[in-house]
Amino acid sequence: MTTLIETFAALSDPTRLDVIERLMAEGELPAGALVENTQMSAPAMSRHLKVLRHAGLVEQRVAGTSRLYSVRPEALKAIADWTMDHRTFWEAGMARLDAHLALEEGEGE
Amino acid sequence: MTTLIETFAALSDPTRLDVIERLMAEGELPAGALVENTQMSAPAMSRHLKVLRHAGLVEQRVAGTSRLYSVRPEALKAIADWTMDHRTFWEAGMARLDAHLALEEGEGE
DNA sequence: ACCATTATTAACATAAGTGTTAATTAACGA
DNA sequence: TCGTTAATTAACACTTATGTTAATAATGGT
Repeated sequence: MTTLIETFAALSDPTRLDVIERLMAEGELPAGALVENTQMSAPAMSRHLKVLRHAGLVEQRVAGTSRLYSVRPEALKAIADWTMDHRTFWEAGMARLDAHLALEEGEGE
Repeated sequence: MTTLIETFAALSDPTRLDVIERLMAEGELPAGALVENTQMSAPAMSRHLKVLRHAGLVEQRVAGTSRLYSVRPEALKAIADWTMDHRTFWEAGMARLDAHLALEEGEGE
């Protein structure tokens, strides 16, 4: 099992977050397609993909000379689960904030 | 506004993720209390708290010589919002996985 | 004023992350 | 088998992150 920390670390880089969002939007893509939209060399992207793979965020499928990458839904769900585990905390907090802001608004603050 | 990338980066360290979870569970705590449970020096923790603060994950309240830290619910909600923005993606993916696993089970795979 | 307490900033050492170019590996078609 | 295409690994440079101890700042009690 990959930890939540690894997952967050994997997503803490702009290139990698882009890759994830692109793969979610467009589906499975070869490494080459992921390099094209960036200013980055292929080796650099290759290593970012390795980080994502080790963190369990993407999986690789070999097809001829191409490596096709896709997002593993479990990884996304793990983050969703974590936020939901703490939902009562932040929902309560947001409600308090909303109430506070509404009060300030009413007072002409 | 702090970006999602900063948020993920802030949570990608074990010490910092612990701090966040502890603050959510126990509520506002002084820096000193957060150091006690760790093997870490106070200055190191102080800097972790600074990272969390700059990422908008916690806020600091001054009370005498103490600095009381608490989690900002907005930050947590930002992550929840992001996962929910992509919910259709990973829910569909999980459903596909479940179906696949059920099939394998039925086939005695 | 002085001292103790709480916490941060400064200065430094070391480890980890990220990019580059060059070299290597693997699949495919002529 | 030879050359082309797709991608990764190797070797290197440089920046960023993280920990330590020592020094500084600020509050509160006597």
